[in-house]
Amino acid sequence: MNKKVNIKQTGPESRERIVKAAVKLFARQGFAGTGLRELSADAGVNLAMINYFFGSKKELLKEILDVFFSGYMAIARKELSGDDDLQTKLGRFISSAITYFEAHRDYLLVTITELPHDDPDIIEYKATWGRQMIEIIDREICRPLSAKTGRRISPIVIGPMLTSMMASRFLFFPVIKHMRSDNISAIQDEGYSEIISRFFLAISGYCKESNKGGLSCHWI
Amino acid sequence: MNKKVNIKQTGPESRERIVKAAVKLFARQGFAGTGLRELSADAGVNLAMINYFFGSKKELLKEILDVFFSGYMAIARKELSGDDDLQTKLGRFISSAITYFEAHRDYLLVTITELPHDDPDIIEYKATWGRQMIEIIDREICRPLSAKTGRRISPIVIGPMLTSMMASRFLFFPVIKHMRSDNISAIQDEGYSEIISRFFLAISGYCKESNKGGLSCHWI
DNA sequence: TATTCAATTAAACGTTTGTTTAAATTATAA
DNA sequence: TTATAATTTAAACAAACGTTTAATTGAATA
Repeated sequence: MNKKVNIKQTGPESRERIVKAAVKLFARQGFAGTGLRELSADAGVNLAMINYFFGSKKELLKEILDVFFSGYMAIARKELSGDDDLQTKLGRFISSAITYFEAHRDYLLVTITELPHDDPDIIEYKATWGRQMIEIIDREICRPLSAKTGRRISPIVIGPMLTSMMASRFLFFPVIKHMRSDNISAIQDEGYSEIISRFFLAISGYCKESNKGGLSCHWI
Repeated sequence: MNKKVNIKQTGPESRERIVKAAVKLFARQGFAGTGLRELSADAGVNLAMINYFFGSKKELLKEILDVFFSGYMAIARKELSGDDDLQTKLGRFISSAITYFEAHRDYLLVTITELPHDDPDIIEYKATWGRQMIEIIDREICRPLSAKTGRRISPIVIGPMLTSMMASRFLFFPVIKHMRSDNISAIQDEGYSEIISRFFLAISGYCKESNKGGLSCHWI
């Protein structure tokens, strides 16, 4: 019979459907705000399958964080390494990262908004990824910058700030969407990367003029 | 007897203790992740007092959002209005806002991290505040900038970005704290405001040099 | 002293929570 | 076909959830 062939559309797909539904629901309702019954129903899967595949709800969250972080890190490594000048590499990284954020909006929201939760397990997990990102930003951005301009800039300040900037439009989108201002369509435009790139050029010493007018920057 | 006088130390204080405990716990565990029994125990108050004072858990959250937003808006109005030049006003606003964020870390975390939650009631509530902030940023920053430089910059892009930048160090702090890198103490330093101020000078046209080197900004 | 009202309490309401169990089903391999 | 392993299922578990109720306490007013 042909039953054996067609029925296999369930099976290994169940695991993926769970992850897909989890990302969607966690982004909208939060991790703690999403029940496993609602999740399993959305994924079209039996309740027990979640603990069967992932062991616990928390491990499911870890897998989501893992997918997003590893993708983000891969972009950082690819775009920030190499022999091009810093300006070019930064522009490439920011552009690629924002494209990646756009394509993984829900992953981004889960990763960002579940940040300060108090679970030591999750926090340590994120800290591990954070250390890697800080390391590459320090090596590829801060140190070359310091060698060039003589100014020391901390990756611990600049790393979170850069990520926050790039994520801001997606982080606030659920609220912005409901504001119904006149120029909503402006969100779709190009140049979002460039405004962020320009920021880093400004603080990196490429822009001297911003130093005038009462804002001294002796601290960097 | 003297019982009447001393016992009144409970009473109107209970309401404040509930808010205080709620801000602390919501910031660490999220809104959905914090139970009312844990909350009432932390506030040193009977469980039923929360619904007695606030009606529901959601109304308690609204009050927290209200406190933070109104304070943030007050700073925006105070520092961005007036006859000083844009550069001065922006520097003042960023400096005051970051001081305010620092003093209300937990309020900030609750307001930011509970952003995309799907409750229409909460979303509309935040949108109301967001509209006011976008309006003042448009009037006091974007339009004067447009008149001066000829470039149109959208408050819907710049507003969330500015808030995200200023909040980044506090948003990521729970993870950064656990990373134990060498220069943790650098987080305490001054100049955090200035690096953000510089960004806005850069994108506002004060900095011409950042326009060189492959990053055109015709879109603003 | 009697009355009034806000504050506080313990207890219970019915749901929903994450997780586990044991049986049934399906697919793979011998 | 038989044996073996991987999925899927329905049912149940204790615990925690937000909320409500009715009774009690305390202080202020009359």
